[in-house]
Amino acid sequence: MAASSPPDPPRLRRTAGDRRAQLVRIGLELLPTTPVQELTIDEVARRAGISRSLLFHYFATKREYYTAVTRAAADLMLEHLLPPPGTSREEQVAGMLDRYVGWVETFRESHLAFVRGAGGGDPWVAEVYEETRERLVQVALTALELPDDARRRQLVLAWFAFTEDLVGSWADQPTMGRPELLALLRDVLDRLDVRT
Amino acid sequence: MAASSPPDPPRLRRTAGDRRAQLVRIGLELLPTTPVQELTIDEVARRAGISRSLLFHYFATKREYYTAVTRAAADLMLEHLLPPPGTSREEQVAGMLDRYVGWVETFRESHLAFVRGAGGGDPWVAEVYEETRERLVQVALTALELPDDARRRQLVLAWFAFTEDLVGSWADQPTMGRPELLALLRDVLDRLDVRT
DNA sequence: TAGCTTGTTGAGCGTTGCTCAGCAAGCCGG
DNA sequence: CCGGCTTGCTGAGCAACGCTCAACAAGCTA
Repeated sequence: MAASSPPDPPRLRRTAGDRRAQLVRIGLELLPTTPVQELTIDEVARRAGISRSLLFHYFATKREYYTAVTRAAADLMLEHLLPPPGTSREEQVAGMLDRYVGWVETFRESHLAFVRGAGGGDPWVAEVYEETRERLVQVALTALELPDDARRRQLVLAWFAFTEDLVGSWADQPTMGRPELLALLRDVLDRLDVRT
Repeated sequence: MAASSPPDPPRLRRTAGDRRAQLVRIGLELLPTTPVQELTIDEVARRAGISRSLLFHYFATKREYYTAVTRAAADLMLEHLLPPPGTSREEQVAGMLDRYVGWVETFRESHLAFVRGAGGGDPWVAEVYEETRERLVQVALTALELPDDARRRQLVLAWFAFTEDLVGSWADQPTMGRPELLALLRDVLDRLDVRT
């Protein structure tokens, strides 16, 4: 009796691009439940139905892998936040703020994972996070029609931290209405740039 | 010829308390250069001149160890920030703010490590961080003579995030004078609680 | 000195990041 | 149909690390 194991499905051979995309996608799916750096190669490979070795064919080190995942997450968020072309300058900031709150409300877990992973000590991940913030501050300063000097950058970045923290805890425990939250954030930002 | 290795110094036997303290101290020394969670048992044990096994005698798991280290770091900072008894309420906030900036200036690396480690995905470490923030917000609200409702807590916590971020980048690149920085931070805080 | 407590160790196991030699799927020219 | 080439892919295995366990030994007390 050839009571053999379930017939291994014929080995599937993908193009390099497909495989890479699949692996990054799996990483993104795992992000909400696992801090990026704690993704295990075993788990990812298992989900992809490939051997550990293959993952190292596409990403030389584990770090290179989860950096790619982080970058993908950042790109998703940026794509969602950036104002569509043709928006008036005034509406740009309001729109981004509104979409940001929406983003946090919708992808609470994933977003927390992204922000957390950012702080998580790994310089590579932190760099991706910084890049994202830099791109956002750039857009914000342009939309506000403010010159972009070091000082203003610092203030806007700190305001991002303020916003991130407040929106995060607000999503957990809504102590005010959504419009009020938006107005408050906007107001703090406006007051900040008034000073010199 | 007994060309033996250097005569092992007679084994030193410490009290449990001493050993624990030594291990935590070593962790604190390593903090500035290594994210807490990436401390390796090997390294710590080597520095302490003991075997890996002994560390597990005092801390059941690695996580328990680095949580203890994190808590020690938090306690050091709190001890430095909390206003000495006999300070007037008004001076308390100003004093804490001033000492916080000084703390960041002096222990830049360590403090960054603490803040980073906090975000780093590990729930236990995050909890220690949250506890610290909660204690600080408590002191702040009392000093400001403000009722401590959920909403105000959120706002003050978000202001902490603002402060942390701004002081951090300011220490890297001082775009204003120290007094101006302090005034700005204080001003933002004051304006926040005015609303409602 | 015997005996107890407890600080301490070494050997070893399972997991995980990573390497390397080589297999095999799919396409080509003949 | 065949040989050969490219390249996606695998399995065995190593080193590092977290963690366990049985046993040793330092120092106290009776």
